[in-house]
Amino acid sequence: MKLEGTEFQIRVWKEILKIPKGFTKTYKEIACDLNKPKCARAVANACGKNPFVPIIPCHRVIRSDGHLGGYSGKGGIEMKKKMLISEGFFNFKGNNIK
DNA sequence: CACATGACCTAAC
DNA sequence: TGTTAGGCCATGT
Repeated sequence: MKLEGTEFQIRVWKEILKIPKGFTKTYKEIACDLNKPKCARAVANACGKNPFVPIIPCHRVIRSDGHLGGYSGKGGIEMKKKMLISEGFFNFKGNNIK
């Protein structure tokens, strides 16, 4: 597969792809891995603007507060929640399970 | 180059 | 505890 886009975006996607199944990573963590702790915004932006949404587990990326933040895919935030729960990771806010 | 946007974060009220 | 304001970064127009 050929990740096309900006270097920053590619780095972000790679970090997301490094996330093991059943685990989640926060935008801040990813930004920190890029040596730019304040780049959480750009990271989130890259996730939502990435043209490879289906191949990138962006649903495993959540906010630092435990909130899912958002999802550009079909179903939006709801689908994101569903996927996380489906992977057994229902430890975030708004999971309706508590 | 400057302005506007966004799935953010932190601090303050 | 919930909401508001400011700041920070990258991207697109």
